[in-house]
Amino acid sequence: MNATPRADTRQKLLGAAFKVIREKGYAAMRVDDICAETGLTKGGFFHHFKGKEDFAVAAAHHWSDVTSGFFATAPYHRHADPLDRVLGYIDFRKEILQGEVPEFTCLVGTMVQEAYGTNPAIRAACDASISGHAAVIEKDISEAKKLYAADAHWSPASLALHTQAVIQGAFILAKAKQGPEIAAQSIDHLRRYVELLFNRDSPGRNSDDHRDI
Amino acid sequence: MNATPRADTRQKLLGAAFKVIREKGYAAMRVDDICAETGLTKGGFFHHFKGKEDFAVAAAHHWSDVTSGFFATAPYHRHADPLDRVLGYIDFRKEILQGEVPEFTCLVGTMVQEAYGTNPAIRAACDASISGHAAVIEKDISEAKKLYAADAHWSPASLALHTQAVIQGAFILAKAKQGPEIAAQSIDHLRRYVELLFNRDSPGRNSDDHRDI
DNA sequence: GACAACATACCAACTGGTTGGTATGCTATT
DNA sequence: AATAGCATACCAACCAGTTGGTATGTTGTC
Repeated sequence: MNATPRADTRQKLLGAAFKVIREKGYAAMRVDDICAETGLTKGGFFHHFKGKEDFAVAAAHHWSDVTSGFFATAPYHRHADPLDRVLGYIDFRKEILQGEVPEFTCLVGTMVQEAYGTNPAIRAACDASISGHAAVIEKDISEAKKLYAADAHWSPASLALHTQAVIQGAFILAKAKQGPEIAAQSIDHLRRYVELLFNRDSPGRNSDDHRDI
Repeated sequence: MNATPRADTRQKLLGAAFKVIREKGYAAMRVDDICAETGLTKGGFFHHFKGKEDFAVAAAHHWSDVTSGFFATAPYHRHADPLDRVLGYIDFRKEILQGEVPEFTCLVGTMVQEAYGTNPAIRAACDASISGHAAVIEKDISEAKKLYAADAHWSPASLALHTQAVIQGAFILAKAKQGPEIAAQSIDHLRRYVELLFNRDSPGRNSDDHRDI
């Protein structure tokens, strides 16, 4: 057949990990599931990865790469004001709650729930993914705080992680209730919290984008 | 041995489910794990439950029973003011973040992440547990809103579920970071949000209980 | 530019430990 | 003696990982 067809086979495998793990979780994922998704065989899978755990760690790293690229090019970065970027990020997180539950939920948030006590390497990779993303948000929060709430008694780091907690928790509710609506409402509450923290007036009930919840 | 020693064997089995599933998740839980925890054998386990999935559903129901009893007797109910009860609930959720991660995290929040797409009965039981608990909180929120924020553009139901989203998300962060500290910070943000929603002054930086985060 | 030497990518078939579940028997209580 | 509450022994399916092999590149050498 083809040798070195570009090594995008590895990407295909990791893409299958995104799908299967977001649907079923790490423990319920079977290597055969990944093979079936990609059209490979077991031999091919184990040529690319040492084992299931190694595969999951690679998937978490790939998730970090893909998501950081995705958010880096998101439109909310165009705002000159850092608070507008923070609120734009939150709005963006709400906008991308589209499609079926496995399509918008978080790979590493799902995995770390199962693996934190049994697979240290997976836990570390998931932590790095979540914390790395939070660190990016933290920059805008930090700038906004200097401008608008310099004396407030909360740290940009803790607020950045709090945004991730709300989003991860919203995903759990979405899974329990089988749809994104409840998650969107929680993100609305998160937005209102940030508005209140910075004394920014909310769009109010007559705005296009913000219905009562 | 002993026949009909009280049928508390069933309780012991469900207690073992709490421990094992909070440590490893539902899919990674083995029936043998439950047997080892309880000192029973497979025969004993399958005498009480039809199968692993039936067991998990029973565990979710038992979780609802145990936690609703636990929160029903919590001290924050003594407050006459409903907003004090809401804030007392949040403080209580923070106080019980003690010990190792599997000791304070949520059984049904963990399970629903894995089972929502593959085990409808488990998902429904987890949803019932989360939503049932939120409904209890919602009562105090609703009373507080009538008193202090009758015209505000958010519903008690959505705020009650939001509190659960924050708590569930805080658990994910706690798992990723291997300790309750980060979860406590997120609950602090939740408290500050509720204070801001109701225009209640926060205790501020000189209070005993609330450090900067 | 031809060719040996080697590496990469993958497949088909197999293995052995694991795991949910069952069939059956024993024992104490009612 | 009937039944609840277990234990013992066992099975069939499952599943991560292995083995041996083939086809296709790549690289260095003359």
